[in-house]
Parts: sequence; C-alpha cells; structure tokens
Amino acid sequence: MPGQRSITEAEKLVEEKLGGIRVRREQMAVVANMHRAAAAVRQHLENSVLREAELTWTAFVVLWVVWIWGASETRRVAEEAGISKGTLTGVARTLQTRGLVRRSGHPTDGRLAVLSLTEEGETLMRRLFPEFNEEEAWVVGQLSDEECRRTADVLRRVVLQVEAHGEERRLALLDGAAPAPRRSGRRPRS
Amino acid sequence: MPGQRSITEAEKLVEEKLGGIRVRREQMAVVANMHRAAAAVRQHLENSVLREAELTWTAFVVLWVVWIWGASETRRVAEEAGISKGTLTGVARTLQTRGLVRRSGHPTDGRLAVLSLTEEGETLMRRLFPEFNEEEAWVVGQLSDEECRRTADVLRRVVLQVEAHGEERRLALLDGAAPAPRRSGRRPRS
DNA sequence: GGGTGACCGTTCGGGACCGAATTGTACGGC
DNA sequence: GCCGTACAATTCGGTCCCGAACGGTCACCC
Repeated sequence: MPGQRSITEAEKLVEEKLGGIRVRREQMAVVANMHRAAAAVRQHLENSVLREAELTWTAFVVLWVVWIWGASETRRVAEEAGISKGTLTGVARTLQTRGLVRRSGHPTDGRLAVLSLTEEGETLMRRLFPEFNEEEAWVVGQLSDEECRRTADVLRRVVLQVEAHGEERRLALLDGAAPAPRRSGRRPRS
Repeated sequence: MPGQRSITEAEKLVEEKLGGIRVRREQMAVVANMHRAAAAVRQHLENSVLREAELTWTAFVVLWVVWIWGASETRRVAEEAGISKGTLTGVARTLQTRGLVRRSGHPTDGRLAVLSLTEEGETLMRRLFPEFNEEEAWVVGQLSDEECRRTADVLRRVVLQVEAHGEERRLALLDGAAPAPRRSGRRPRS
C-alpha cells in the first residue's frame, strides 16, 4: 500500500466531494495512518520473525501475555491480548496442540480455566522475544527515542478515550434507538 | 482491553524474564499502542457509525477509496485499501449485491476490472462520510491539531520504512535460507 | 433445598483475510 | 498464425475474529 502521499491529496478531493462541509483533516490523517502503520508492521513481523516460528500475530500476542503475566485465567488473557473470549478459545487450542501452552482448571472455582506456558513455550519465548523486539525497533527505526515516547503517549490517550467513553458515546449516538444488529454472527434462536 | 498501564509494568517484567538483555522499551510501547489504538478505533467505528449502515470496516474503506478516487481498477483499489486482491474480490462482490458498487470490464484491456460507485453508493457516502469523520475526530478528541499532525507524520514514516525496506530486510533476516511456508492457505498441488 | 441471577468458557454462524494455485487476456518474437 | 512470458482477476484452503447463544458453576436468598 503506497499512496501514503495520497492522504493529503485525498483531503482535497473529499472537500470537493462534500462541497464546503468541513473535513477534520488532521484527525482523518491520524486514524488512516494508524491503521496503515499497524497493518504494515503486523504483516512485516508475521512474514519475518513469526514465520519461522510458525506463529500468527495473535498467537504470539497470546503467548506473550501468558509469558509475561504468568498463569492467568483465560478471561484476563483475552482482555490483555485485545481479542474476544471466543477467539481466544480457538487460538489457545491451537497453541495447546502444539505443546506451547497448558490449559488447567481452577482449583476452587470450577468456572475458570487457567492458561500457562509449557516448558517448550517458555523456551520458545526466551529465544523469540529478543528477535521480535529487535524487529519492532527496526520498523520504528526512523524515529528517535523521544518521538517514540511521545507517539506511544498520544496513542495511549486515544485508547483511553475510546475505552473510557466509547460505550457512552455509542449510546448517545443511537439516541434511544435500538442498536442495529450485527450483520454477521449467530442468529437469534427465536 | 484495559491494561494500558500494564505496558510500562510489562517492560520491567520482560527485563526480569530476559535477565539483562536489553529491551527496546520505547519501540515496544509504540508498536503495542499502535495496535491497541487501531483495534479500539476500528471497533468503535464499526459499532457506531458503520453499524447503522451495515458496513464492516473493510467494506467502508473500499467504498471510500472508490468514492474519492473514482472508478478504478480493482488492483489499485486493493492496494489503496490495504487489502489483498483476493480479499477485495469477496468484499466487492458483497458491495455489488447490495447495489453500492458496479463492476465493469475495462474497454480496451480485457484483463482489467473496474469498480465504480452506483448512484446509491454515492448517496450513501455523501451521508455517511461526515458522520464517520466526526467520529474520527471524537476518538482523537484528546489530541490537539498539532499533536495530530505530528503523530500522523510519525506514523507515515513507519509505513514508509516498512514499505520501502521491508522486503529487503526480510530477505536479509532469512540470510539465504528458504522462507518458511505460510501456515495456512492453499496447499501446493504436488 | 430450590430458585435465580451473575459470571465463566465454549460453540457456532458469518464475514474478513492472506497468498498460492488457477484461469484468462495481452503482447512480444518468430 | 503460434508460442511463451507477463500480468490481470478469481478461486479456494486455512486461519482469524467477533459476538450471540449456550451450558456449566457459583453465590446468595428465601
């Protein structure tokens, strides 16, 4: 995806299209670039460091979470990894069959399941993470440490905004109307 | 996904885990936050503005590209939208059956296919984009215009780095070895 | 002890997504 | 005209991903 330059070009075209309606250029550019960058980085890492280990991005993130935080309830892992519980079930199963992760029931609370790394998983992460981190450093290689800090901070504020007020905002936008059903997914039994 | 705070915490845990090996903290934080932010924003928009229009994020991006750039070859649309040609085929078909997009063959080159908006698609975008843009502005509402500009610029440089030198970098990392096959996807006929 | 919620993980429907294989058109050289 | 290469879009296998529905467990109350 080139057309990086195109974002500025696009703004003009949008304004033409809308005939005078104000476009929030800067805001549009941040959001667009955020997604381009995230996708590019993810793809690069999947096709380099993660490929040799036969891991997808998500699988790696899950491993990483369990590695860093130690044995954790699946609910927490999903939250921390930024995926839904349902997705985690599948990913965890894959990792389990590959012998990288262990799934055990909680001793006292029968509802909970706990994930932890196997010895093999531990070894893999010890080897893989430095490579991964090295590559993270490479993709942002054009930025100074200070720029990294500032950018990380800015992005954090975006996340906070959405997480803290997103729900409320969505309700306000609906203005009492029933939320439209999702287009895909399991249908009501009715 | 909370645990925003956890990123800084995580850095310490990582260093413990690795026992002295240097971790590029700032770089790690940028990459992590980039993905968190992108996911959060995407989800918010899919569950608010896009939901009422029954569009997924990708479908909207494709519409947007065709809207702004006018009738375009599918190849260019895919590139501009940041998805593979294969994915576009499916998304375009969906949009076509919903009457928002038209697919026509190229007049002189029979290999090409061209996408353009229908009248209905045009109308939809004229109504939808301002709402979308408003919401983009909201998610980055905690940032000043200047911060938006700076961040957009920084992110653009990340994209450029990966796009300009990613291929080369991946080859260098392989160091002559055959690239591991992708884990999923169509198998060789053999 | 029999509700009755609240909460957890899993199942499952449907779309998104990549990328190799495939199919089809164009165009050069002969 | 015919072949081979180049390049277009589509097909398709396999995974990811969300979120509603589901089934199991817990905790609290009567």
